[in-house]
Amino acid sequence: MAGRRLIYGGAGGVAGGGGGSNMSSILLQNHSAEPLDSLFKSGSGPSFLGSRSMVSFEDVTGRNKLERSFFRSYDQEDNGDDDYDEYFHQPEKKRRLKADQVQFLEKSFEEEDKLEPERKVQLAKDLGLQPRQVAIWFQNRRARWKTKQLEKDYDVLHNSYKSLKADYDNLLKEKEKLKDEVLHLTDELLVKEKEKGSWESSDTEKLSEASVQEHTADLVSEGEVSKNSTLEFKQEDINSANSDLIDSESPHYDDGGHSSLLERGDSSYVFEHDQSDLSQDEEDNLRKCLLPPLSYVFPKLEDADYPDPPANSCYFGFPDDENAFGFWSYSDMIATYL
DNA sequence: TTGTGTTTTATTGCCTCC
DNA sequence: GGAGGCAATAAAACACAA
Repeated sequence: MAGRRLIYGGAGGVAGGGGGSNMSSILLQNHSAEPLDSLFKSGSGPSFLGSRSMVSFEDVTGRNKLERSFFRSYDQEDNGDDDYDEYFHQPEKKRRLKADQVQFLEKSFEEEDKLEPERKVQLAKDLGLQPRQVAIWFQNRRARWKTKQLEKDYDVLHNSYKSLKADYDNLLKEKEKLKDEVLHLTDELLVKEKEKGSWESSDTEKLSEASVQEHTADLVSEGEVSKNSTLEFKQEDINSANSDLIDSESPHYDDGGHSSLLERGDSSYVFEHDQSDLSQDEEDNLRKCLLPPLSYVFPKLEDADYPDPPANSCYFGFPDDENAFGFWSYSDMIATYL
């Protein structure tokens, strides 16, 4: 145990905790019978707040001159002589510093949170406190500052955590959304593959060359190739066969339906996806699936001396609210040809 | 008034530095 | 080894609701 503790503890009387039971007994042995009144009254008085907060005195043995820390809120001017006497005849108690003392210490702390010995003594003089009290106050003040700083750091970290967590949750949601989209598109691809089988088997048999020719001839004989009537049966068939291609979430073309979805691939969400995700083989298969062979739709055109239809005129499968399908392009072609 | 929670003052024990 | 800092802690002082 350092000597300073004993000396200062001796001044403390009954005050103090921190497992200081042994200390208390020592202190009482040294000082409990000290005639304090005369000692305090004889003080010359620190400059700050009166003379009684601490004085120097010798212990009962007269060997050591001790700085007496006195719990100091009982100022004579505040309480009068009666209270003063009463105060010194009652067990000593821990006293809080005055507000102005604390204010002074706070200012000093703001300037520098560490205490040089000279500064400590000077502050003690100015405040009418014992240097040790000033040291303790600074020590406790540093502890409080540290605690507050930890709280601030915690808040900063906590806010940062919350922000990151929110970002993370959003990313998770987005991930799930994209995942669903991938599943949806995968399903679509599977359906398309199924439809490919349909085209090559039963569906193709439904429409004979004769029926196509007959229907076409009828249309021509009527002198009108109506976009709304031509090959209506075929549209229905194809629509039913490719209904799954019509994705309500996919943007529709607005170019009159004369563009091939497959050939364009520039504005369709679905096909942007397909183009980036599909291999060339897969894309070829998809073309086969979606595009009915020309010989099937218009068998006579296949070998005709008619310029190849523009690529964007052959698609039938993608809906357009205004103008329907690429088939109408064929109708126009037929009309021209005939 | 009293019980309870918080703040402040002070002590103790350990550690580092010189 | 003494001085001083710090963490942990005690206990008084204080605030406040019931």
